[in-house]
Amino acid sequence: MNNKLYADVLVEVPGLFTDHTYQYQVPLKLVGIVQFGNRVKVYFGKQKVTGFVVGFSEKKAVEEVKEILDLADERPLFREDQLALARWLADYYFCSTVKALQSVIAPVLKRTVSRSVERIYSAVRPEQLPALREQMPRSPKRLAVLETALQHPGLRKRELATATGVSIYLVNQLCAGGMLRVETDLPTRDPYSQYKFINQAPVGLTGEQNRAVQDIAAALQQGGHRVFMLHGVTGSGKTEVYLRCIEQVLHTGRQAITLVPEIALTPQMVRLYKARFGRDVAVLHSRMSDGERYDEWSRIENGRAPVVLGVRSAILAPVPDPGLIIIDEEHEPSYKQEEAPRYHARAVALYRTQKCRGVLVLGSATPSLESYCRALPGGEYSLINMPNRINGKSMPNVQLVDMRREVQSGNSGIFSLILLQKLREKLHNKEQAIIFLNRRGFKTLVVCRECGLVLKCPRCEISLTYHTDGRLRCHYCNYRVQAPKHCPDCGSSQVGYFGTGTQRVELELAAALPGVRILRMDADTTSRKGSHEQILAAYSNGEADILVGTQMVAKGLDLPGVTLVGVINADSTLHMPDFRAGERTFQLLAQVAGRTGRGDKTGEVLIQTYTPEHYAVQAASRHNYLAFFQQEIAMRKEMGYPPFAKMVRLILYGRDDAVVQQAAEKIRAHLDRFAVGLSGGKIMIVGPAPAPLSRLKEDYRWHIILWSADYRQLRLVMERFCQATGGVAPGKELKMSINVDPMYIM
DNA sequence: AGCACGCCGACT
DNA sequence: GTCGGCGTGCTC
Repeated sequence: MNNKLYADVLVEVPGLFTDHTYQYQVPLKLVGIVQFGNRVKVYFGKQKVTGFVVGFSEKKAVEEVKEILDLADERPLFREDQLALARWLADYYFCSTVKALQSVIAPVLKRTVSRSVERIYSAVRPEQLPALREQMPRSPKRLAVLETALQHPGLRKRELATATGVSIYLVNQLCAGGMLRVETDLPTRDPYSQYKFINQAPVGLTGEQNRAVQDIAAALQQGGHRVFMLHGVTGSGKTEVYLRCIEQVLHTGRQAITLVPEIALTPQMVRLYKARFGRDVAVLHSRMSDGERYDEWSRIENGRAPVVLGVRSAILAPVPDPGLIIIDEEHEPSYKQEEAPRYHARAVALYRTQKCRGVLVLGSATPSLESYCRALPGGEYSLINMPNRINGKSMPNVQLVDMRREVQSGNSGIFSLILLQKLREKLHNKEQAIIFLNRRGFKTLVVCRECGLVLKCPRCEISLTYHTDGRLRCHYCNYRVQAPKHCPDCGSSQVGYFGTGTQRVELELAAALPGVRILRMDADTTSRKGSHEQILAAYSNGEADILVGTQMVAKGLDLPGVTLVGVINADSTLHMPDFRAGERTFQLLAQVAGRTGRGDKTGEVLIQTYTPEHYAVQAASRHNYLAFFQQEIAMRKEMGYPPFAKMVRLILYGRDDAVVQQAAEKIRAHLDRFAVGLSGGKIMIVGPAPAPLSRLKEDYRWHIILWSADYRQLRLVMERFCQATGGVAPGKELKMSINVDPMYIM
């Protein structure tokens, strides 16, 4: 008998950029046992590695074939459709199929072998608390821990400690003293077991909500692929629309995935879904343990959890037949993964709903230009507008403060006179305020403080940045020019370099407003796990008057006590060296404005800027998305930027600046050669230029950007390039990353 | 990633 | 003559 069986195996070798499968003979003992999707142990050269079985054949394609040594896991780890998804990811985002597959089944690969989990319960009954309080009046922290344990039974030690705001040491002590009971949990973990399923009486829908639900439900009934752009202002009740649509899709026997940005996946959000769908909900977020994530993953896989609520990576979940995918806040850049495979959840959602004839709903108050463009009349998406807030509340009043006038009238500080005055007013009325600034801006931005002029590259329309050699540089095309001493427009010598930090704001605020209580929230103060929540809790308890923070204070917060939001400098995002700077500024300002006026009193917003006439700032101040969209889209069209083009960004990085630059120049030459002789749309290639973050950690970074209205041609260039280089940059000490549809050019 | 093969300089 | 430098190229 010569009918031997061979398996096609994708080997897991880091650094091996190949979609090639290797044939291994299936040993007799494994015939009928090894299946598609199994992970197996094999020799690859002299090293023992694992690989994924992705096919079988009865003929061998090469002379020398080794045997599979053994199974790595008993059961198959993925289905055909998951491999197809991985292949699509690898193909579209230029990464290896193995890498993509590893991402697609990450929770399975990181699964812990039924590791038992310790859960903490109070050994004290609630009615014993008052007596204890008298017994140990000097231990308020201990009592607080007990209270938390009573309110939230079954937390982990660490969770209990952070939820109470004490150290884990204290929790351990209480366990040792017998006040807390430790239970070793069974392998089935339900991180949200404390949430009860409340079959809520459905709330009434507004007319707008009703229409949205009906449109989407009709599409779900029809069962074809459709995409809806749900453009609804903050507070227009999009979530209720999502919930109703999910109910609809469940009736058709299919499943639903809801994606929310990391910051929006709060316990409240989970509670909302749990209340409606109970155990049918699987939650996936990044702070779960590997074991918890795996448990949810299995419930999705075997169909027990038809409703998935999660962050970006949940789009890869093994939902058998997603009839509905919802992406809330679809414009959020966090939907783009910044490590390989560098996928955008929206693009994956599009692929998945196309493939299984499902409905995709993109919700946002400030849609991305890419999506809104397609939702215009005649586009592939259907637009649903929800322009009104459900409670009839009006949008807050936004006032622009022209900082050029402040400079002219002799105030060269961070705060305008009006902002200080308003802050004093709020303090006097015992109301709260948020001061927002964007530190992600570059110190190196050059602005004329008299007329507000920001120097831009004549070729790319991108802000020039200041370098220590005294020159200004374009980080797209490497255009260079001597930094002017006087403003080329108005001749003023008041040319400034920007970069104000939260710390400085905090200090100056304390100096300007004696006695004020300030909380600061930025990357420095929230590095510890749970500190983010702690700061917010303290602030909403009224422990501070002013919250000073970066990006993170802008998104998703619901603080009814806040009646004033001050934006220190809108220009720091507006003039970032990135073609999406205007879009992000508009989104950010719109978000920030949505943070106020959530309580009974109407809120107000003060935006300080040197360029109040800029359309992004103007439109944001009037809550006018359409006005912004029209101006921005005109600029994109003129420059040939996305959404009128597809973009690919290559980053070359390594320890030696000169080596990296040289390699980048070579690659550019390669690309030029691959681009010539193509019939079809023009391909733009710029760079190499130092990446805006030109030195990240130890590495020097150079980048090359390619874009074209004709994506087929662009792909062709990239395919040739990857084929020639194997996707790996030539030479050692040099690394390269490929980013398709990059969100940032930084 | 590893590990071979391979083609040039300085050593017992 | 050989040891070993690390530049290309392959691994079923």
